[in-house]
Amino acid sequence: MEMALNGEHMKLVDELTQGMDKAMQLRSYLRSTSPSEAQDLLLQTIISTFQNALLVLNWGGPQSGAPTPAAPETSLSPDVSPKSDDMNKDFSNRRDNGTDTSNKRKLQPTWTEQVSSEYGLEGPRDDGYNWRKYGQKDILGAKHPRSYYRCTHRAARDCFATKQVQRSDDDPTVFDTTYKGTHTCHLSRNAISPQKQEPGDNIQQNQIDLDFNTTNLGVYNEDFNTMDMQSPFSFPLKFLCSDEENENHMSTFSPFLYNQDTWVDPFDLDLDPDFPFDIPEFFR
DNA sequence: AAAATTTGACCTCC
DNA sequence: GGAGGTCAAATTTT
Repeated sequence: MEMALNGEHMKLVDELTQGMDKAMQLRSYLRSTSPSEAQDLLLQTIISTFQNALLVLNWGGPQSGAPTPAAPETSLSPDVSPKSDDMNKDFSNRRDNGTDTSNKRKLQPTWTEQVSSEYGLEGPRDDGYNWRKYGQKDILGAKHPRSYYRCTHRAARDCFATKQVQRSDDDPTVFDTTYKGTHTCHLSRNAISPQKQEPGDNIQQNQIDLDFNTTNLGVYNEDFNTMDMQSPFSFPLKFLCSDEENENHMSTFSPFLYNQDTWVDPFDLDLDPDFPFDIPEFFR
């Protein structure tokens, strides 16, 4: 059922992946040297552009061949991606009889970030999500243990995003963070809305949340006027995606918003009348 | 009391 | 059998 990507497509994905990889390396380097907001924003924008292009190529492209999420899986960090299969099998075997979980996981994007601890000596900065630590392992050849986190809302909202955090051997102030899967806790929240959920259907479970990296998709509100942006929210909000049954459909794109020092969940903005920008209709 | 973390056991893959 | 990933009971924190 897995249809191979054609040569040109694969080449394109490969080139974009390399571009994103280099941009992320540059960002890691810059963050260790106190970049200006404008520099950081520019890099965020570059990385988001690469990611969006990869998403379109892999999910919105030639139908459903839509293989595994080659895009974000991107091999950004070759040393971590090969294991994602283990997780699939782990989950399918012991969790449930379950199909749902394992299928989802096959589509889960994986990518790695390096975060400098300038944001906090005890660990990488908050990335906007709530994580629950569920394990820690000493890794062969690594000086520091690897910590395993899953979304706090795993049970309540069926959100299967996970991440692994490991202090870098080379630079102890840097944390290598590997994200696996995407947060669906926001989609679940939408699903609660009576208008959006039809009784008994499973649309929600088939949706793929493209909000796969709060850092990369975040929108800064500082200095944005120095960029040629009409609005700090000028990200595409819909993408054509395919789910595990290889059916295309629209999926919600829900970036976090970066306001001063905090990540803001757009769906909570209506609670804060002082938020300095108009809230896009989409989030209301 | 509830939520979060720790940590040894267990599972799967190679 | 070793390594990486996850579970789940015990413990700690809020």
